[in-house]
Amino acid sequence: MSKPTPNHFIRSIAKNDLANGKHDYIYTRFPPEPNGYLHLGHAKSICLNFGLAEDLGGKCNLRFDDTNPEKESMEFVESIRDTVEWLGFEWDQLCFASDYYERLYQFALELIDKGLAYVDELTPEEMREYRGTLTEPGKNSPHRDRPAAENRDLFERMRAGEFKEGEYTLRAKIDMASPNIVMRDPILYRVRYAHHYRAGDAWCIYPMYDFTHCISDALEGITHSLCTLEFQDNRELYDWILANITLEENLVGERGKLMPKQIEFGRSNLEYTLASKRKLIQLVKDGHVNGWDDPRLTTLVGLRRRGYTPQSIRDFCAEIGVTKKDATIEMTVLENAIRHDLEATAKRVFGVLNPLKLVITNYPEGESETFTVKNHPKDESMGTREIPFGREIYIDQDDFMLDPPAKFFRLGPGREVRLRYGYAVTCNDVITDDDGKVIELHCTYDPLTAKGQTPDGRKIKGIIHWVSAAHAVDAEVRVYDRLFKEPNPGAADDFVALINPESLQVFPDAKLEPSIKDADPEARFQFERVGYFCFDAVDNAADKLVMNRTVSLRDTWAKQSGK
RNA sequence: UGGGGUGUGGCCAAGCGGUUAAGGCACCGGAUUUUGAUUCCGGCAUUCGAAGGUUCGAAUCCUUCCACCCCAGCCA
Repeated sequence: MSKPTPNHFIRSIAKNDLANGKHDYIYTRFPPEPNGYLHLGHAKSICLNFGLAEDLGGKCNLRFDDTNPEKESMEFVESIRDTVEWLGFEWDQLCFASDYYERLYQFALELIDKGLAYVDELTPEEMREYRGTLTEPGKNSPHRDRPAAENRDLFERMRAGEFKEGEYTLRAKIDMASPNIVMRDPILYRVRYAHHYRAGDAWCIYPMYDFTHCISDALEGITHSLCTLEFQDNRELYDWILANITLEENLVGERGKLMPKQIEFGRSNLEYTLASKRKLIQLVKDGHVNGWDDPRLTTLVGLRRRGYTPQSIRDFCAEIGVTKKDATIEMTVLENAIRHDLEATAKRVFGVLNPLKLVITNYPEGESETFTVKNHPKDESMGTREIPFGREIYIDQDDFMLDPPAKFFRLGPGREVRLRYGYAVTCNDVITDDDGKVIELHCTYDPLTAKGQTPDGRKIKGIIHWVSAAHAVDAEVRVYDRLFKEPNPGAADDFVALINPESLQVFPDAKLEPSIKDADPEARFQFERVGYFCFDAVDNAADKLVMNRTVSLRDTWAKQSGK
């Protein structure tokens, strides 16, 4: 099922580092901030980091980059851990940047003592003015040349809680005229009187990302620190910090004094979806979707609930590749990945979403029979099952047309179709209600056509699925479509206006074959001729089945008929 | 207009001076089929952002130009 490991530029770099002896093994890390749920974009990073370690014989840590107490929580940590495990990856160590707070603090002191960091008291507004612009250099803060001893004293007092939020910051002393704005004396620490979900109230100063990340990598002995393109400018600072602190050999692991190397890759965006955390929050908060795990969302919890398998997501990530440019991926690539997996693994079953009763008038009343059918058309190992058949059955309304076009192979007045695995039936009467809506079909069956036979050799092109009315199991089936009408909703001013009003379609009266009742709640199915389905992990119950359509089958008829 | 990046078919993406420019998705044929599914076979870039140049030979090297993305949070 899984494809051969595709090569990409980061894999080449890592392999080369191994080949020339720079590293004995590679060590990566997946470093999310626990401030939200993971989405498909994270899956790319997870597959890259964990996959590279798996592939080249190395290790990968799961590290929570939790340096901003205001946004983070244990709920997110747990969800992220759970999702990484669900995808099938194992981390070497489970790490938290917050576990490094004390060491980080000591490194900050070292920079201060070396005259490479200073405490500043510029207000945020002043800070912005002093920073300069993209084309103009910044200027030095009046506090930049404070003596080291005074900086140390001030920084210790910052930690001790003597100052208000925003009053003081610790900044690296680099170059206010650097063409790279990241290097214009970046802030290393800020004062924040916020409760940290892990560190509690032990700290009132918190290290910034740029200071924390590189040191965390070094402490863990990471060899290749992979991140997205927008951090390219930050790499210079990453290297500067590591070059200016004293890392004892034992802290950088078995690779001696080699520093971790940051390598950036491009993000992948899926068409018709949103990845922006802010916008996702709005969708959830305003009730446009039903929670973070809404099956229309490309959060990993959403995809999971929708029925996507870990394998399909890993295959998808392998398929889109890893390059240095941001990519826009068509939805069909994701759909192909899940269809490919489920085609091979999903048990076949009959399900009618939109039932239309069909009465076989020449079939004896009160009688029934069962057909033994294959659970998979090609995989014999998946076995067989029994499906009951009787005088009254349900077929899908889509499989009948009052006035069908010539190429429509299904049922219509006077037409004959085969009931899959059963008999051929011919439609003689169409019963309509007062509004002219078709509510029932009267047909006759040909007893000689059992089991796919046609003794007279006539060709029956149309084959439809069905469920015995007397044995049918009721279910609610939810069918999903793209959440947005436009390929790039994130680019619009008002993305909410672009929501597809038909993104969720509920079939409250679906009729399923009885074997579904005994199925594993985790199982995935193909409703023959319709699509792939799974039980809804939240709303499904023994007394009320609720199923989700993961993805439809390819439908060349729908394409032809221009639906 | 400062700095950092990227440009290969509709969407991804291999390619690293000599290949008929991989592969996947999509699309278009056609075969098989008790799922209009699957599978199978065939088609789909004389051309690699553009223009020059180097070379026997360039998507790959050089020059210039063009387009797009990122950076001025006490977010990550």
